[in-house]
Amino acid sequence: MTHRNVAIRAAESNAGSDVASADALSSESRQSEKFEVRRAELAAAALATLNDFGYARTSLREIAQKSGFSHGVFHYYFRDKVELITYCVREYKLACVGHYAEIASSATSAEQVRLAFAAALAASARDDTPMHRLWYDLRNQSMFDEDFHADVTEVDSSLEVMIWSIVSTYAAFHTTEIALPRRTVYALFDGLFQQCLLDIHTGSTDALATLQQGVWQLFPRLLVGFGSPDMA
Amino acid sequence: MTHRNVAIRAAESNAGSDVASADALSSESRQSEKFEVRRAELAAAALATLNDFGYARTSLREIAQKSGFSHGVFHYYFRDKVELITYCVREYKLACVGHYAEIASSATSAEQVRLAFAAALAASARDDTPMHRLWYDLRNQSMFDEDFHADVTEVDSSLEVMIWSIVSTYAAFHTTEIALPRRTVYALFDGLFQQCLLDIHTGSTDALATLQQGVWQLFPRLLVGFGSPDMA
DNA sequence: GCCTTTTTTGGACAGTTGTATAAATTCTCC
DNA sequence: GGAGAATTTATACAACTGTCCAAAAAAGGC
Repeated sequence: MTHRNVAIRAAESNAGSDVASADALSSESRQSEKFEVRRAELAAAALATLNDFGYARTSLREIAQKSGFSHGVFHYYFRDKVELITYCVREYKLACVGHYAEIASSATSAEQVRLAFAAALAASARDDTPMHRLWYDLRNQSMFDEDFHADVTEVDSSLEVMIWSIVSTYAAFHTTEIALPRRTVYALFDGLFQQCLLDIHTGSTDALATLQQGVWQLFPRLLVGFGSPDMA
Repeated sequence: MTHRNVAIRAAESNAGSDVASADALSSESRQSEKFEVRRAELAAAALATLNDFGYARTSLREIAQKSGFSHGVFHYYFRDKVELITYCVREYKLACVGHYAEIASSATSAEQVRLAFAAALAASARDDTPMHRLWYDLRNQSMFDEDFHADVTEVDSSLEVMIWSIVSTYAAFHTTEIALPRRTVYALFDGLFQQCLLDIHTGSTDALATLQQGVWQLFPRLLVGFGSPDMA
């Protein structure tokens, strides 16, 4: 199998993975499943190095050295560096969105939603600091590098939808509606979260508490029905 | 003059620039003033390339080639790449903070403050898109690279103070107070602004309008006295 | 067991990076 | 205008980059 075929195969294994699990495993599908597993392993290794060094300072050789693989194997499973990093971005999405999905579904009151979400954001900022830092790095990179743009935008949209779902749940318990556009709501929470990350890296001791309180305070201000003289 | 002296001289000319302008120009101060002017020229050239390519893809040679200087001259005026980029970050601050300072001072009503600021932010996002993009790039880089941290934090604080000043003016016209911490208020505006930049780069046609409206809607929600059942 | 295919390896390549430095140029001041 | 200092240039260097590729190794099927 030549190098040209690798990229094709990668595309196939993406599209055919559902079929493979539903069917009695044919030789081909088992093969491509194994291929996909290996891809995920390599991507996880890459993610570890990206977490440490960020996009600008991460090279394939560094990834390889840190993970124990040879640097050549990455070009067998990924067409180039861009495809590898793109794959990592998608991993981020799955890890992140799935993490918050349950909050909206298991809520019993407005107060519980905003408390739980504020706590969850703070916990994630604390536990997954390097991953989130990398996300903002790659998202920014997408403004300079057209190659990342599509995937970054897709992940960003997922996060936007996730946040909107949570705030919607909160608004429903108050039997009112959200006063701001979906994208704006996301921008506000994202601003709070990103600043928390920055503060963590400056050594601030109350960065998490500030995030948690900020999120908590933000919730009611997103709803309609809190009349101010100059609100439109 | 050897290389070792360059860094020392650069430090001197920073500290001594005030003295130079106040005094009858001595030979030394005029010399260092000229030195400082050249530094600024080179930094401006570097900024132009950074604007285009971002931190990860900008090399000294590229800067040199684009600006017509030889790449060696940058090491005569700057100790290394870090010092050059750090200098550029400071330039950003001066350009940015000075741009919004007048809004707070020339305001005559609450409504005018928030209208003017919303318009000013949108205008800046439109006119200085590459510069702001670079700012977020470098700010993120500071989470990976300790070298940038101090300068980035300083600029970030200036922006925070600037925003607080404007919102304070708005609150004063309403004879009330701001309900959120200073850093949180900054985070919210920053989130709106950064997302506008992202949307501009995805080709969104209403990114500026969304920013302007978002900022406009945010203002009243930052104040106390808009009673909601679960506001603390 | 052996033959084919898949997978992995590590070296080679051309290009780029930041930095150092010596030579050449320009400027300054007497 | 010429001695000395300041500035600029171009080259050199070692390290690193992404990519390619031929050969070695491992796995799979019969």
